[in-house]
Parts: sequence; structure tokens; C-alpha cells
Amino acid sequence: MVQMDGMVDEIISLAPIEKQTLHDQVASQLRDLIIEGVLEPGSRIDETALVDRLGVSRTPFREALRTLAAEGLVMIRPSKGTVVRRLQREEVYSMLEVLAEIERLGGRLACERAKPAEISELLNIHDRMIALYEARDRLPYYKLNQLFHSRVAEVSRNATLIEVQANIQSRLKRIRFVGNHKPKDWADAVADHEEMAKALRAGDGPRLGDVMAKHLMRTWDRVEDSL
Amino acid sequence: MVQMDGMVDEIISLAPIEKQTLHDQVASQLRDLIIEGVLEPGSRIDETALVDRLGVSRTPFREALRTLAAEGLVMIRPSKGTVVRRLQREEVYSMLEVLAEIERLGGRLACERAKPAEISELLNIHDRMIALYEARDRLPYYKLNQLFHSRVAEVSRNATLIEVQANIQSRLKRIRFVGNHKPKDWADAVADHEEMAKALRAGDGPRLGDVMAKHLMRTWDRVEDSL
DNA sequence: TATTTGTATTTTGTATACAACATTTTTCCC
DNA sequence: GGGAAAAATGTTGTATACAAAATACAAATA
Repeated sequence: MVQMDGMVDEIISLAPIEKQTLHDQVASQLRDLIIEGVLEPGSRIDETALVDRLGVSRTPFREALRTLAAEGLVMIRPSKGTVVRRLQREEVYSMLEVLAEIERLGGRLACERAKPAEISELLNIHDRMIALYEARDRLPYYKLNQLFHSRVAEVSRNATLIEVQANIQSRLKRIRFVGNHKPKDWADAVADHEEMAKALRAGDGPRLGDVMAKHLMRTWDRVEDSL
Repeated sequence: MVQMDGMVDEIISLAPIEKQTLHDQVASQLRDLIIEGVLEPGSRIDETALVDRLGVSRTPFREALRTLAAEGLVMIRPSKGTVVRRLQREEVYSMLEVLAEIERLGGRLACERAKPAEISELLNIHDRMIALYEARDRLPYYKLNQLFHSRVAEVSRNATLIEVQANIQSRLKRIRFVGNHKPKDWADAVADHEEMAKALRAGDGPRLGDVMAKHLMRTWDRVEDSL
């Protein structure tokens, strides 16, 4: 019997049984719609229309809205409907200011705590980013870029940092995505990333942290006029 | 008419018309119950019982739960009920590690951006804290302490920082409240606060930030064994 | 006695129904 | 025609009802 269990474990590989409730699915969908800009900042969220379109009832839909509200993506005004939060300049700046310090810490801890294999993985992502830059392949570059920053946070092995980083990054996603893209800006960003790779290879945490923080404050200059 | 409005403004002082929906009230109540420890970490939240006790229906109650889940106070396990999140040692450490950097930034910005009146207010809170320490009046001291840190965040005028600080502080509230209180620890904490006041008076942002960060990392030592 | 299997009960998830509120349109009066 | 009051419409908030799980319990079998 014990032996059989062992066999089963090995064969079926013990799937993590992710149960997806409706409100979780709705929350994901809404998040995507907001980030992609289908639901525009400042616009009211038409409950009945969306409920209809998604084919769910209002109950799970509204629960999803509460989640997004707590994440800062929408604003619920009691009795007056929910609107997609429009970010003011000030708010975006405040996010970058905080994110800079979060990633500074993340970079430092990553160097202290990452296993060699994880460092390689990060450098691998970096290399692929460079290749995509050289091909001027914007969208995949953008996605890998996000991944790089998330992975640095992850190997810092600080659960709170991971969470906060993910939250702020998600709120900024849209802004950064639609922001105007001058070739020079892109080149500068890539240069920053080369510096990060260098610091990573040297295992120099404080340096990596500094570069990442500086990188984010420069991001402000890059997105500023698109606000 | 315009004149009358002006009068009304002055007299009624233009209250922000806080409309409180049921789920907001429920969320606050639950937050308090969790922080006060009435709902113990790890315990399941009995929906029917609490709904009964609060005298509301399940709909607003469940919406409130989703909010608390997004805030990290509870965990919703699909189909298996909601439990009050129990913080592992690691998580608490990770929160303090992040909070330290958040408050380091907050302290620095506060000195740069606070108006003189706001500095005075902070120093005033500090003085009252000292008085309470001398009277060994724990609870009010504890509350003023929270207020001090929140106010520093507020005068930093960074909305994201304020939000993140509040969120982490709220999650840690219980831990810090029940943590064992050696007289020496308290004295040390007060010494830190004296340093903060000094930095504040000198308008030395970097220094204030450093002290606050150090203070929080020392908090770890103070709460560590109660976990 | 221990384990399993089937059944009952409780609890959770979702849909619907109703009530309260906000908004828009219409009506009425000046 | 302009503006205020009132009715109609739509939208949001809350309660309840039903369906689908999960859990607890009991009987049956080895």
C-alpha cells in the first residue's frame, strides 16, 4: 500500500488542485481589460453590461470589484458606481519613488540570497532582452523586462517585497505600456540593464540595488510627458 | 446665493459626506476583531455565526472578506472557508525589512516636504509619547507611536508610501501589540524616538530615515521570540 | 478494530429578487 | 422659455433562495 502510494506520487506528479472560483476568474479578466485599456481610466464600469458579457451574475462580479478596489485599480464610490482609477501625475511619481526603494532592496537581497542557478536564469533573461532590443521587437522585450524585475524580487526571498513590487508594477503596467517610446529612451533603458547584469555577475548587491533604483527614477522622465 | 454657500462652508466645515456602505462597516469591524485577537490567527471564520452577530446578510459580509483578503489579513480557500491569516516568522521579518525601507524613504521625504507646522505637530506627538513613557502608560503610548509613524508617512506627501505603510503597519499591529514587553526594549525604543526628534528638529532627512529604518530592524529583535 | 463507503448535514458559491438611492425626464407654474 | 417640483427610469446595495461543494457521521465490510 505504502509502495503503491509512492508509485502514484511519481506517476501523477501530485497536481496542486488549483480551484478557480468565479470571482477570481472575473477579477483576472477585469484586471486584463483595465491594463489593456479596453476599460478606459476614468470611465464608469457598467455592471449590467459586463455581467452580461462575462455571463456571470452580479454577486461574484461585485466581489471581484472589491478585490480590484483593494488593489487600487478601481474606485468604488458608494451608490454612484465604480470607475477605473485614473492615475494623476503625482500618483505615478509616488509609485515610482516607492518602487525604486523596493527594488533597491530587492536587488541587494537578491545578490545576497540567490542561488547560482537563479543568477544564471536572470542573466539568461537579460541576454534574451538584449537580443530582442537588437531586433527592436518591442512587445516581447517589454514582457521580458517585467519578468526580469519580478524575478529579481522573487529571488530576494522576501514575500512582502514580492507582493508590493507586483502590486505597484501591475498598477503601472498600463502607463508604461502606452507611454511614448523614443529610441533614445529605449537605448538608455537597455544601458541600465547592462549595468544590472554587470552587478549581478559581480554579485554586488548594493550596486545592483542602486542601478535598479536609478533606473526607475529615470523611468519617470520617460513616461512623464505621456501623462 | 454664492454668499450663502460661503457661510455654509464656514459653519458646517464641508464634511466629506462619508457614505458608509454596509460592507465597509463590516470590513472595519472584522479588521478590529482580527487585530484585537478576538478572531485568532489560523482560526476559521464562521460566516453564519458572524453574519448573525453583526446582523447583516452574507452578501456584504463576503464582500468585506474579499477586501480583507486583498489586504492580506485573511486567506480565502475556495470552497473551504476563510481563515485568519497566521503570520510565519519569515513573513513578519519580510514585512519589517520592507517597512524599514519604506519608512527610511518616508523620513527623508518628510523632512524635505513638511511644513513647519507639520514638524511641530510631529514633535508634539513625540513629547506626548515621552510623557506617556514616563508614566508607563502602555496603551496610549502604543497608539501615539502608531500615529507618529503614520503622520511621518503622511507629511512625506507620497500617496503610495502612505498606503503601503498603512497596510504593513495594520498587518503587524497584532504582533506588535501582543509581543512581550521587556522594560529594556521599551526604553530602547524610546531612545530611538529621541533620536528621531533630534533629526526632525535639525531637518536632517537622511538621518531621520536612517534612524527610522534602524528602529524597525530593532523591532524585529523585540518581537522575534513572541513568534 | 480499522477502514471504507454511502448518506446526512453543514458550509460555501452563485443567482435572483427586492429595496434604496441617484439620475434623468417630464410636467407644471411663473 | 426658464426653472422648480415630481414622476419615471436606471443603477446600486442588500437580502434571500437555491445549487454545489465539503465535512461529519454512521453503517457495513474485511
